[in-house]
Amino acid sequence: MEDANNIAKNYDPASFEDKLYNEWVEKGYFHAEVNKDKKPFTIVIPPPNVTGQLHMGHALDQTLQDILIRYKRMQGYEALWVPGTDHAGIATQIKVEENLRVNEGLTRYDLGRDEFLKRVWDWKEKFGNRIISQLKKIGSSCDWDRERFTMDEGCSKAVREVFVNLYNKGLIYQGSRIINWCPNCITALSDAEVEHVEQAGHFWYIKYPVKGEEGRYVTIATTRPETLFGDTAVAVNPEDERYKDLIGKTLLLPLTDREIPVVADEYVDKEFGTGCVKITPAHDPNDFEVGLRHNLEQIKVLNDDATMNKYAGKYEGMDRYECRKAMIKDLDEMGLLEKIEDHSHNVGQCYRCGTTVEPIVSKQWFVKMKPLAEPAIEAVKEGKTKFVPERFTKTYMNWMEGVFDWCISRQLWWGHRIPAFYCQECGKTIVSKEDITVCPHCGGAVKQDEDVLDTWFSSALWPFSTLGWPEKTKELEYFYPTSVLVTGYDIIFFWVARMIFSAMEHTGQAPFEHVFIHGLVRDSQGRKMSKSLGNGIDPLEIIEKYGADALRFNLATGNAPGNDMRFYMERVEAGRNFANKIWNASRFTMMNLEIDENKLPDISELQLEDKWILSKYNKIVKVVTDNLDKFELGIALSNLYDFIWENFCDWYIELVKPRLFDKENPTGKAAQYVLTYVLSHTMQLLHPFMPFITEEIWQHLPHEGESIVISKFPEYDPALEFEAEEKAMTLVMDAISAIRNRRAEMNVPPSKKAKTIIVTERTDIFEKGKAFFEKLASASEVEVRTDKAGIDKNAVNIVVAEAEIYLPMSELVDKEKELARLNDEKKKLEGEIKRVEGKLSNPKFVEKAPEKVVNEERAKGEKYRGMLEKVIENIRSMENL
RNA sequence: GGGAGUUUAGCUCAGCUGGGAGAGCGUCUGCCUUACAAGCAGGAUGUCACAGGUUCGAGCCCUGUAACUCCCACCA
Repeated sequence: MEDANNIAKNYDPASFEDKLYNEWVEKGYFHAEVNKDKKPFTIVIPPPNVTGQLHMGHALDQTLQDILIRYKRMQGYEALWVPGTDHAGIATQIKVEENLRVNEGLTRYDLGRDEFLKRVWDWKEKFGNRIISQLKKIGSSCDWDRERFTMDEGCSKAVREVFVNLYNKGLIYQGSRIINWCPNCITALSDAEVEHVEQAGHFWYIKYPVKGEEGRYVTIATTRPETLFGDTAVAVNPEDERYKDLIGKTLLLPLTDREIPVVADEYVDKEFGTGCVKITPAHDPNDFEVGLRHNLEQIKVLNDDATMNKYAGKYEGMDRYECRKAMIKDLDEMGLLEKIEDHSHNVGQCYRCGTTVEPIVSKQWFVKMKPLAEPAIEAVKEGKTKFVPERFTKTYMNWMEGVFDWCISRQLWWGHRIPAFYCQECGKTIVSKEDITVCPHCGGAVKQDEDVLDTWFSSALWPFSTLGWPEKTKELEYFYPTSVLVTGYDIIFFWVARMIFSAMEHTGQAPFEHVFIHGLVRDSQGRKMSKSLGNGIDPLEIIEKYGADALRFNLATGNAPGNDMRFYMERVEAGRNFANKIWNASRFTMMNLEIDENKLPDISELQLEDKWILSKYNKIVKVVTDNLDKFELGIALSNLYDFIWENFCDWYIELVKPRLFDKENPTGKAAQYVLTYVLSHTMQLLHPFMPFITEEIWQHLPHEGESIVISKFPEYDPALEFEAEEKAMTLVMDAISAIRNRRAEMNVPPSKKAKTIIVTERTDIFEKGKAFFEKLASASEVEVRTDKAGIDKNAVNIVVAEAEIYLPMSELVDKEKELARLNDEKKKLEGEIKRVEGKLSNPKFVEKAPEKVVNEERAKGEKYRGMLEKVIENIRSMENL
């Protein structure tokens, strides 16, 4: 190559990564469209969070999906990348709200709906675009179509279609229920959005006086005393002898002038607490049920921001915790506080902001889950959608089978507004696909519901709404159902499960064939990377320092699907070093190239080592392909790594050097061809994992085609099987290793060359390997023969399979040490032989073990017996000296 | 209270359907050998958590135990 000598000595990703990416985009390699000549491969992945910076979790998502998609594209599929929704995430709104509050001292209500939404849009645009440019840095082959993949138009239409359909089927209903309320985000949350955290708290034992019985009290234990103002009863177990006579009596609710009854309900556990439970139907899901059974009033005592309302009397306006403190003090002074106990319990927290959520009774929209879950369970049971790794099927099933109705309304402004209209005149509710202004029943004015839908409601439609559903578009027909969803296990409930049941309901098909689950990226101490801990590592910084390929290598290797991984800088360095290794192997290749086409020479021109590397390469093609097909990306990559570093670089390049350097050598050209062939094809195998460096190298090698991105993925080729040569070469390599080993043991520097005599029956093989011993085993000259007549008895002796090697360096041999070593080796071989013979003499082993295994054992036995014979011989002659 | 996962070299982890224990990093020894010191060659280090069982054969399958982790769950 003309510019081989100008290539940088070290791998420098900055010099080509951006350039290549732009070229790929410009040439349209990432674009996918309906193409009947090809099979579609569609991949769905979750969104990068538009409120911030690309983080390591996104980098992992992107890397894995990109590996799959590049691989499939090279195999001739029309590969489409469908990024998950980036649109309705309420995180965006919350960010903007925070911003408003902190910087301008305003709330969304001060701004009004239109102005507020405009701000959210601006924010989203700004960060959305930033994220897209960041994705490019890691080589993501996304063809992010902003027009097609945004919330407006198409998606809104799909959302409305779905909402109305479900409503008409009675699967969406509005009702008063206990929901989780986040007083910071000021919205309802679904069950999945609440995280339960173990917290140290207290049990407050409060005495409720019994009406008309001076001095008699009922003691209840509570963890949330401030809800007392919403109590409408106290319940006891009907079987509880202690309280039987209380049932039906009336209690005086402390701090208020209200009177509440004592009711009997099975729900109460006699063993727990005092056996008496205060019932607050408006603020506890269990109490809510009890309340329904006993027809109790629901009294809400909290405002939306978790301050107390008028029912709290003099505590009105106080924050819930302030109120708690004040009322406890008052109760104590009144002698109504019996005791306080420490108690740790699970407290629900908002998963976005961490605020303790309040269960509050509220009128919300719900999706009836049971009828939707059933087909979704079936779909997975029947294998229409398969989880990888399989164990996540169980996680999914457990959730699906025990799922409660889904609260879908959110008291936010950013998102898809609920398409329900309330008539101001007749009070009817109208759910409509189109906006309406007048009531179809009475003609009165209507008002649309203020709330928006849970972000996952629209996200659940992603696999088909992005393809044009509900229209029967050609994209939908061609790309749907999709092939793979790549995501972390933390999102199975939020998103995966909901996509599956939504797809089953609305399209009648499972949305994807495979769900490829990965683990979380943790820091080097195993902690979750998070902003608050400040232990997040910015992928962009890593890329800048080590290159995107090194980062991708790190993310793809050394961890099994579904398992968490720790992020180590040292591992990124290992990836960078690997890239550098490839870089230099390529540089070496190019420096020694006189050819300008990429093909294999005629088989008759191939030398032993050529056939060996081709055979090894061929096997790697199979290993990589098989493992990629099984989603075992890590195994595929680590095998490639070993092949490139050990077989190609450490052995093949070294073996072939003499032929390359000697311009007279008639086999030199063949070496160049093989070198080029194996290297460029290996780059293709590696391309899905490390797209940049492979393209850069591939372009510099003789090649056909425009880009490695659109080149054809290598296939296993039976013509490249050279079993015999592989075995022969292995004998030579083992012999070389044995010599190196002995020399190192004796501290002989490589510069000290020695004559090497190889005594073997297989002269055919070792004759061919002569040159290798000179180059790789510090041989000054090599002699291959069948007898050992006339060899110095003092020579350094090495016994290997099929050969005995002598190095006439008698001055280095210490007779005592040598004898000890030989006896050691004898012992080892005897041990091996004993083990093998033990196996073979066991008739059950011979009878039951597969033939292949038995034969292997026999071959080993023979090999060791041959070696042992020689070692014993050597011991004798050494002793006779 | 349910469910899942983990336990393998000093550290972090691979080890696919059972057939002689692996990688990266670290460590030790020797090498600037004309692609690469981000490198080369050679070493050392393991009762594969524990106890049973199945099998000709178990890191892998079965049973039990222990420790740790995660998810789910409306016990005040």
